[in-house]
Amino acid sequence: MPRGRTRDEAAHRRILEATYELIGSGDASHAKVDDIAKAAGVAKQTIYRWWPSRTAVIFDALLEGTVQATPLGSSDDLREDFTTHLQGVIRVFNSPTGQLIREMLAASAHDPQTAEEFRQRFWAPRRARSKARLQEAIDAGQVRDDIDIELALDALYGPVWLRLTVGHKRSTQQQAATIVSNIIDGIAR
Amino acid sequence: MPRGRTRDEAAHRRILEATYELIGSGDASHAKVDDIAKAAGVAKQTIYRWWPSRTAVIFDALLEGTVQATPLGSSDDLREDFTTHLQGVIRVFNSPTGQLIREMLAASAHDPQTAEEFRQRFWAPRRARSKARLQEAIDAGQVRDDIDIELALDALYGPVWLRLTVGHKRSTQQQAATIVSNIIDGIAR
Amino acid sequence: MPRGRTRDEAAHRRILEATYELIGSGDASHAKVDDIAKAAGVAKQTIYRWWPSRTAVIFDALLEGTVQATPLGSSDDLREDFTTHLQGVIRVFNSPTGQLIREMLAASAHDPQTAEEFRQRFWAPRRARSKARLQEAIDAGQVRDDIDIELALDALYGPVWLRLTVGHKRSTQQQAATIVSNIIDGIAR
Amino acid sequence: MPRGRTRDEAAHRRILEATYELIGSGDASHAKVDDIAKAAGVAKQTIYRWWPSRTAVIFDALLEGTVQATPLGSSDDLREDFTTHLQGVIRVFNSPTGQLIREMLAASAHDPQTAEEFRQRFWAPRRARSKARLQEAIDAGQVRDDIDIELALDALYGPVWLRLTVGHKRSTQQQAATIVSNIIDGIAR
DNA sequence: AGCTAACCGAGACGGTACGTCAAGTCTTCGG
DNA sequence: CCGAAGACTTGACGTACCGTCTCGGTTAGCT
Repeated sequence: MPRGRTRDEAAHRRILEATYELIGSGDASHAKVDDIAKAAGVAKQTIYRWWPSRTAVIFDALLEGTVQATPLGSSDDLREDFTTHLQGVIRVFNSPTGQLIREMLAASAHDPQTAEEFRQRFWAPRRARSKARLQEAIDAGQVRDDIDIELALDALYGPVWLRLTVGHKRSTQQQAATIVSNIIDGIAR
Repeated sequence: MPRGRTRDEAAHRRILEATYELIGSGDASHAKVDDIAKAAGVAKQTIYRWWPSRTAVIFDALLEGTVQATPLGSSDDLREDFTTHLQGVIRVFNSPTGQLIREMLAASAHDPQTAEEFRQRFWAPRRARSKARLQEAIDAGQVRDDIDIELALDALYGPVWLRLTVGHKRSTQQQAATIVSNIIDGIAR
Repeated sequence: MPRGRTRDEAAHRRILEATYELIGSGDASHAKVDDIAKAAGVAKQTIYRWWPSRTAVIFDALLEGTVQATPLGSSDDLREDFTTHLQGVIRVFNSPTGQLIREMLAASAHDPQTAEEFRQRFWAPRRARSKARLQEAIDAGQVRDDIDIELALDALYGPVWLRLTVGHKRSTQQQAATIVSNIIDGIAR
Repeated sequence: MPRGRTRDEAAHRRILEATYELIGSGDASHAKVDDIAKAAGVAKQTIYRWWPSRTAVIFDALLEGTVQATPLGSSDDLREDFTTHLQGVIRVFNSPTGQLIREMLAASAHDPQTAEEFRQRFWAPRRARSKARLQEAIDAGQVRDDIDIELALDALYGPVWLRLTVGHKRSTQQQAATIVSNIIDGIAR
């Protein structure tokens, strides 16, 4: 039985929310740990009691803030399933969550361990689901069975991730269908 | 006619080379300014005389180190042109340059101005060339004329950028053809 | 009631002591801030948290290191009081403190504000005491009442300050009595 | 016979004058070498061709600027001779030259060699003259022959040097006589 | 008259130290 | 024992100033 004061769940939540808010707003400054603590009305130590680093907090804020956002259905209609799914992804990438992801990618560039964790806890589950759905389509004979599944998925998700990281254009809902069509039907005449 | 001691081009070059080497090696904590100065046999002040910040040096090292690396031809064969081109891109991304680009993307995540400069000086020229080549293909009737060119290009480059930034898989030369095929022919049976 | 971690008085003291030691030793190039931090076993930031500049630290080291060193008594014997006092001053000037004072004077030459602070916090209190003692002697009829007190005091202290700053000769304990005698009795036959 | 372009005496002079002007004005900034070069309309290298260091320039500016300023006569009247002399010294100390001296003293605090040179080339000749004059007075029976000449001189000059270095009061012409009187007659009733 | 050495202004360069900033740790008080 | 406050260590950043070096160009004496 734990002694002493019990953990303050509210503080825990406020930290993640403040992180989501500050990092997500994406305004120049890049939200320092002190800023997050201040915004959450919390001491820095409280943050470091529950997370090992600034990056870890951001990661958790990302994981919590995006959980139920991009369902990928399994109907007969491959195009529809992926289009709807991509629309969800685009919505998420255009939300504060997008900034959090960029921040994680930035952190990954400096630290291989962070990169690995990001892939395992964020990337892998989502990729597994997409892969499974594409495999279903292959099994159903809707997609050629000689394709490189990973590459195909990268072509599907590539455009939105590219726009998120480079920022040369903004992804929109309407583009989801086009992206899906491009990769399924090709662009050749 | 410029007066006074002329700028030391050799030092200038040594700085960029040292930066390229150090950042490119990607070992743990990314090369500090003092490290670069030391490796280039140069005073820190000399670096700051020509570049406003550490990031700016890295950017220039990137621009210099990759200039003529990924030619995009204009033969009749669209597939061949883009495949060869993508092979170049993949080679570059797998070289130290890849790490420089990741670093710039990371810096862009923290600072909108850096992001803008990266897009204008690195991204835009390359994208313009790709766009022109794809437009040629459209004009030649090899590609449908109702496509969203930007999105198509994002689908083409997306996979390699995605693997560079997320690092879930490594891009290989062989994949170039597959990527091109995927986007041109589609993956549908 | 102050919240948070309390200021580390020990570190504070160690900084001043290290400064006193390093500057006082007077070896060649005067103790850099990093040296002081190192010697005090303290981070540079901690120094700059409590003092605005290197000079300010030295000044405080001076103020702490010399506080009760040169008592000026109020007996009947004017000569004895000032002689004893001057002996104290000479002892202090010949100790590391002397070097600190030279350093402060040097800093004052570059920055009027430092000069002003030196006068207000170091000079003024000591001068006030000396002035009071001399005034007592005047009131007691031991000293002429038409003298310029400030000038008389400057003649009293001048020799030791002069030797401290110019360094043409070293002040010794024995000289205290002579200096006092010179100014009280004059040198005329 | 020297070959090549002859030394530019005008530049030489302009450097010393600019130094005198800038250091002498005593405004906060402490005149950097670049400032002096700029003000003299000269390249920094030209300065370093003729002087080994910033301090050396200042020293020369001091030596040139004050040469014929403080004659010490040898009449029968000891008081008058020293009073007139002190008036000269005070005038000099209150002129830009005073600042130059402070600067040299500051430099001496950091570097023993500078200190030594200052004493040998500036201090010693002047002190020798004063000492000789005082010795004359002793020989003439106007001053006691058991005094410590050096200390007596230090008491004579101490007040003006003290005010120069500490700056607690400004020396005035009128004080010259008082200072002389203090040390010759004493202040005792 | 041309050659060459030493000068000149301009300003970039190596080096040393300064003072600042942000991440993550440690300590104290109060609940 | 938890949480707030905030002082602390660490380590990198960018700036300032000194004294050196190099450039294009000038001004002599010597051949």
